[in-house]
Amino acid sequence: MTDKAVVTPFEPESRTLADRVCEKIVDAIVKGDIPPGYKISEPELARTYGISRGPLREAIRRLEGYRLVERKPHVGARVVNLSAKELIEIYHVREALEGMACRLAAEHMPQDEIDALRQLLDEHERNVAELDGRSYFQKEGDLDFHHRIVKGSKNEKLLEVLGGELYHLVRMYRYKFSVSSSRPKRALKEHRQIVDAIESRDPELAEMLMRRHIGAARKNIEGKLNASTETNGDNHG
Amino acid sequence: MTDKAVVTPFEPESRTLADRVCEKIVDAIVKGDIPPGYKISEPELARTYGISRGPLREAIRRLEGYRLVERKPHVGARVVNLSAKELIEIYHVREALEGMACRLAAEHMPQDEIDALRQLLDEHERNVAELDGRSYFQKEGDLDFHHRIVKGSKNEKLLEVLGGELYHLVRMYRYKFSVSSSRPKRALKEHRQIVDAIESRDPELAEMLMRRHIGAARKNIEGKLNASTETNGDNHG
DNA sequence: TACATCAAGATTGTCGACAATCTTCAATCT
DNA sequence: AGATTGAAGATTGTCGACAATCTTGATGTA
Repeated sequence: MTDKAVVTPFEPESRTLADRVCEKIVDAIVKGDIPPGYKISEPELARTYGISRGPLREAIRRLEGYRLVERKPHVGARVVNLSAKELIEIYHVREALEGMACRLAAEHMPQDEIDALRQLLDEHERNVAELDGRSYFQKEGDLDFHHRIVKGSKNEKLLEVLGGELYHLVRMYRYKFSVSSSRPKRALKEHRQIVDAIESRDPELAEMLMRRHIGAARKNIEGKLNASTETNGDNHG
Repeated sequence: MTDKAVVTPFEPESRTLADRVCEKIVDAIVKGDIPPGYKISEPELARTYGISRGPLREAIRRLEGYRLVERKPHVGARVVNLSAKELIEIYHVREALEGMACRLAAEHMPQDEIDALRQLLDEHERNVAELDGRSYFQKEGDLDFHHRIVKGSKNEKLLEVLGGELYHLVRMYRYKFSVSSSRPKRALKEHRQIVDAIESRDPELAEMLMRRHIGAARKNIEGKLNASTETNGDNHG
């Protein structure tokens, strides 16, 4: 080994231009910086990020794969409009997929990963106690918990589908509707039950608990949506 | 309405170049015309299909979204290698997703679609009786049956995930391993039970039957794979 | 006044060329 | 002889320009 690795510690241009710009645009869309329904203009974005239209089109193509934009031939791409109906649909998909992930995790998740998962939940408990509910950190922590279980299933396809096509949409909805689990103590208890089932190597119980957990979150959202008038989400810039 | 629609009945260039070429390449990969592990050369394919590298790169990007090729920066794209492990993983994903689709279909599928589904099964029964098992038509018919149930769930996200990311891979495996359901009579009976559950508006039974159906297919494949030596699928051009 | 037609402008689709990177193979050194 | 370094070739990444299509606004007519 030469000292070449020391020369470039920050790897400033390791990935391709399209990769980095795509990541930036994903963040901009997820955080609402580029509002839903916004017409993506290729020359405009190219100027904004200081690149040519070639890599930009590559990035936009990837955004379409993430379902963050919809493209029509000869017309262009628009940022997706988040509807309540679609949010419910995503929760149904998550219930099915993460339920299966939890079943497989009960069969294949290594013990050390289970231990790490318990540590994560201890951390969450401290955050819940300190911030008494409306913690911002809890949101990312919740995604982390679910993500670790999917990884623990040792099923690459499951990870691809949940991580590639649904992950960014879920994040986008969280920023948009500010759905911060709304019942952190209850959620934390359910998380502990799930880990218990996984450690007991009880696949059926593990799947059932995860499906109940996500199903309860869905019903909670459905209730909120029915309570408020219509909350379609068209009120944007 | 003018007679413009009559002038272009075949819509020869309605879609973009990248769209049509992408479809051709998908077919070539799925049917094994471009073998697994093959290095995708952009200039070569551009010459083959008589287009420039621009639209071709767009098409390749879409192939990556379908998980039919894997790309590395500055190296290029290769057609995916189908492994037995990945096939089992896909069946787990299908069990979860199509199980949920079947549950939702029992809740939302219109009666006329259920009737059409029964007609499809009648057609399958005639084919099974005539060809006594190894029918080529049965393969496409099976996919059609599953596809209709997913559509009947009235869940767009479910349709996107199953249709976009998994559909082509499933087709590719069918061509590769020639897995023609291997027990058509048994499968047909299970299909009828599933439709019965949907028409009875029994979501839990419908989901359970679909999961058993796909799970049985998976176990059948696992058995075959264990029986044969290793069948990894690296023996290609 | 309302609708259809048409032209101007802008945007996307496509193309060819140049630059950066990776791979391969041969020559040299230990 | 084996391993390492270097250069040549090819391939991918990036860019700017041209052509086809869509959108928008003005104009003319019923």
